[in-house]
Amino acid sequence: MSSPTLATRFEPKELEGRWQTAWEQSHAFHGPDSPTGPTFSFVLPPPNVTGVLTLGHMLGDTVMDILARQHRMQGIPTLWVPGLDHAGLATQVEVRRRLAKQGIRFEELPREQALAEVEKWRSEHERRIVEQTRGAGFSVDWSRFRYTMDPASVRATREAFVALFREGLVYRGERMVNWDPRLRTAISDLEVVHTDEEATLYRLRYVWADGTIGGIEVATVRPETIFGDVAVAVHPDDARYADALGKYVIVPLSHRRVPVIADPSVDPTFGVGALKITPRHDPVDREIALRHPDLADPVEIFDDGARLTGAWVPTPFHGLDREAARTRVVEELEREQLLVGQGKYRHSVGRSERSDALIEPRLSTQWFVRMSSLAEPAVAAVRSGEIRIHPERWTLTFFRWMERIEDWCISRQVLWGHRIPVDHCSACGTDTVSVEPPTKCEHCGSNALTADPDVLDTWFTSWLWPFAALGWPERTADLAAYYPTSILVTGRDIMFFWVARMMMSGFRFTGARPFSDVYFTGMLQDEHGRRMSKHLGNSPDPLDLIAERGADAMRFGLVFPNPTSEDGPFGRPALDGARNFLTKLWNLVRFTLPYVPPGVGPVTGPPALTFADALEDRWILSRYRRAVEEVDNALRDFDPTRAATVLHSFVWHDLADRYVEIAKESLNGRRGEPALRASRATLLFVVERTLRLLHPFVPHVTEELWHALPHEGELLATTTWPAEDEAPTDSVAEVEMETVLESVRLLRNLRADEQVPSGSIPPGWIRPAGPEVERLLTQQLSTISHLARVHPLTILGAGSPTPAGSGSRVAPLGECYVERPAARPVDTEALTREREKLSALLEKTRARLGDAGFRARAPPELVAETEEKARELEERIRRIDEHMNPGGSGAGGS
RNA sequence: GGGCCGGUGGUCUAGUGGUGAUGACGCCGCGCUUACAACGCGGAUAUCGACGGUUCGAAUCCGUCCCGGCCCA
Repeated sequence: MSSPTLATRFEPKELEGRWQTAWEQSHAFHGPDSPTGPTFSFVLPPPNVTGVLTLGHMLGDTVMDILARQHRMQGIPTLWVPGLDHAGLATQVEVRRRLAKQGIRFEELPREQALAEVEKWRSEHERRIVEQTRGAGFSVDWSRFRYTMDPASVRATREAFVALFREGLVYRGERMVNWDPRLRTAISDLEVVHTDEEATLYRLRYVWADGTIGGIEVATVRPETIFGDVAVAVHPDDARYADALGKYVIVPLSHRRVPVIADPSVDPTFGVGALKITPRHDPVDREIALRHPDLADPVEIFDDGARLTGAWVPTPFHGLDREAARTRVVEELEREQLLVGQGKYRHSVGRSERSDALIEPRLSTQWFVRMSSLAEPAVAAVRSGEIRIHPERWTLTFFRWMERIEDWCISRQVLWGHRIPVDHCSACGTDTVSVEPPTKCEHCGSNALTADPDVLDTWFTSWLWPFAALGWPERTADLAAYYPTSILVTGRDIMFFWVARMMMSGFRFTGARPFSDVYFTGMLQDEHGRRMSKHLGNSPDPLDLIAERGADAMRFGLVFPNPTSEDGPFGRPALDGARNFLTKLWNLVRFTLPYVPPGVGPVTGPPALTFADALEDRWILSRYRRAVEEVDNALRDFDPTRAATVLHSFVWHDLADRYVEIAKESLNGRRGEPALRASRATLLFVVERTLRLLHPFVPHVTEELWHALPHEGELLATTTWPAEDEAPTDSVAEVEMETVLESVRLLRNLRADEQVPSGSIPPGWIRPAGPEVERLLTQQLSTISHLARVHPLTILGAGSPTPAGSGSRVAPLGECYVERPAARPVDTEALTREREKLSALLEKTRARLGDAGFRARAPPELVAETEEKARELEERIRRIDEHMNPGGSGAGGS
């Protein structure tokens, strides 16, 4: 097998597209069709066609791809199902906005044409989303791609609706809903964004209906709703109003009589303690009204666009929107001297997430899902650990929401979406609810059927996704093999919208958890610490980043150095860091290539090394072994950042900075043929296996580099994951290498202290602290000399004199010396600094030892250790003093 | 108003009772040492948010407070 050469520079652009094509052509990511035994599977949270993929998507998808590729390499049948979400209302809003720019009103288009516009939008965005997913190298199974509006999804959605309807869990009812007057539809609680806003609190006078002087003062921020009032309520124990109970007042401007009633939910400290009751437009008022059945039935005062209308609104006010109405009402009240006062007031205001319109609480007939019984098994599963949430702290948030869950409003008054599978019969007045669209009424057989005009909330389809995407309600082979899925990775912003509801639907429709683990990624921030959002427009297009730095750099930058589970910044530094790392990797393999013996076969295992073999070879094998273990553990804990950190530091520091630098001596043949052979085999093994470990993180560049080395098999993507026990651990080598590297660091420090010019190689000496160290350092002399760039390097005997004209350092392993450049005077600065540090430390250590409590209660080993440490510190200080004041008897230092 | 999370060198971050606090980026100095200047070598920089407590011993455990973020009302 020949070893192709690699370009001098790492250029991701060309190579990434090439490997994406290769993977697809070989069907590398096709989930096996009828696998047996355990599988690893998950759905890609289907991005919605409202927009294109953001970096936030890329983060979650990268985490998933890392897990998918690792499991695939581990030989576990792996399936990753891609998909797309129609996002009914949200997409319709976007299409409407786009048409508005061309002067076209969406609502005025014929139904067919309107739907065609939406379809056009969908296909444009779908193309872009697919391009982004491919471009990032995500290993999804395109042959199983699903869309939430395809026929199978329609079937699943209708099936779920009908089943819940028959069980009484879906019902139609008149309830308080969040009405978006701009989009003219109901939306769910979750689609309302609450913010504190500055408002005016008005105090109005409702005069007595019996004509007596005075009346009741009422405080409100919404004077335009007085037309819908049916009562004024006070607290039953409020002495100020004891006489008023049962009396009637006149609603200002509309001259209707309403009673003063008592209700314990009224807060006597708010305003002046009296509340106007508008049951059709305030949830609290609605509750109060329900407790007082003798009140008049309220009449609706707003139309779908929240403009005043109806029998209770005086004609001059008809057609005014809420803002205009408020101004007019306040003006009129002032004129009639019924406005007693007004003041600033901060309160929480709900706006539509979709249109930003002020939400109008409105009594409306809609379809709902009863949630509390569905929630129970989901809560129980998380409580028992059957489903685990990562990071775990989000379980608290999950429970809080689940335990006080409200019924879910699932009907939307929009065009685009799944039709509600209910047909109304005008002959007998009943509803036919069925999975197959009916042709006649199931009650009277008439064909006078009218389809329910509403469509379903998109999430009513999405919550079925983990099993619907695998073929439910059909009992498909995929469902049998791959459900329950393994993990769900997503952002916690849709914990309630989607994650919680998937758990509920999973237990209800399949009797099983939809996944065993939920992993929430953090929210990305830009360089200024602001959350990336479409709204702020501060999320770069992933394809731009890919074009600029490559998909691998983007992926690695998303995972390292900031934890994927925490909110944190992503920007230029992370991207550049990743690109630099990949360049390092690239050059490491370029370095390796010339040492691959011509004609050598693929790497089958590590070289069998003995104690006679080079320390660095044994050491790097052991370090590699630990890296494999740590990567496995980290990924098992769903912590890709920890895995990436381990690999980053292993590749850069252990492999490139240390091992390669040391092994150059052997690789250049200066230590003879056996050493050369051992190092070649070690280098090739470690590099090849490291590429496998890195592949899930940076698939393209590793695939390219792997093909430059001797290899077996078509693709790195489908080769095997390194086994943990393939390479041995070697603690002796690790400890010894630490000492060797420490001696190198001391000598390098000395070079810097003494300002030895970079180019020169002065003589150096080490006086080891004991025979063990002496043996080791003598053995590793050429390595130390080579790395520290001192020559010749001499090991001094215990009693030998200090080399003249040298700078020195004192350390646990012994004393080091480097020859001072001729013109340089003796420099004791470094030694003095060291002495001060050690003295302070010694003082602290002695204080601890002098503490009777420490001696009495600390573990004896620790006391002994501390004593040993004090002795060692004293000895080192003594040696420093000797150096600074050779032969002198006075105290050294300053 | 209620809840959750976080506060560690300039920035981000590791570290859940054992004491010279991890790493990355940035900064400073020296270097094109034949894989890599997208690099190498060295260096400086932290009263671990504040106060109090528990303990022989606290970044780590407890309490109170301050600051920031998020969720719910």
